[in-house]
Amino acid sequence: MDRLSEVFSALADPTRRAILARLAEGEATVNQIAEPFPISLQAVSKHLKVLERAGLITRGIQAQWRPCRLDAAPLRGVAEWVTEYQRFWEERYDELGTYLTKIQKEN
Amino acid sequence: MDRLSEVFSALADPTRRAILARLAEGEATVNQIAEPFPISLQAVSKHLKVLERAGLITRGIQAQWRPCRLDAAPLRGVAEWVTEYQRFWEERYDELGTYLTKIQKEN
DNA sequence: TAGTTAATCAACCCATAGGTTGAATATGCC
DNA sequence: GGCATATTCAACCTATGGGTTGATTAACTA
Repeated sequence: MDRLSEVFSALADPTRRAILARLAEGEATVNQIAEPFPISLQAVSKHLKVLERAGLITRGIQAQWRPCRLDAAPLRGVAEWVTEYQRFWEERYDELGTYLTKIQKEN
Repeated sequence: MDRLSEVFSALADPTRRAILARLAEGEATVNQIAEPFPISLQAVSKHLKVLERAGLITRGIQAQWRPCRLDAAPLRGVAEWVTEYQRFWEERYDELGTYLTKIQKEN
């Protein structure tokens, strides 16, 4: 699978996005990450593996802990991709703006 | 499934992203969209349904044709989400910048 | 009315995703 | 060495995704 697909796919799960949000506040171990979720530790471990494969997190080794860190680098690619379409959602506002200016002049 | 997940999920397929790129150049019918792809028309039809459910395209009715139009609105949500993490990939550059400035002063 | 074209529906196949439970592997602590 | 803790591995289950082929629906055309 290509990188962008892998990243989008990793982001398509709310649990994984929540994990990223958690890691945005700082490094955390698997148990710490898993704590707020109503799923098993193993399930969280799997999510972490998906995030790791997508390059969104990196993992260290400290004794029996595997501290996870956010790596936002792949999100740059997402930002670049989405920027290509920016004009399409702004256009709408431009059109609205044009329309409002037009009726303003007319009345 | 929440909207953001649905959108990310829809974007996680290269064929679907290619369809969006095609529609960025203008409206097209299902057959026109399907033409460049090495998969069946039905498969493309399914992809279009996924994109439609995610709100990324809208479809009209003109005789037996179903012209598809890009609707980039949901991508705003993606842009907003990813922007939250922007500082994390920029930080890295800041750190690099700081580092470069530092060694420059040192030598 | 019959035939062609556009698109969808339906049934099916296989691989993968997300979850489970239970066992295994390290590592630190007495 | 023996035990607790942190994490992963393995096997399994079920649902879904992306693809196929064949049949169906709807609209134009001769």
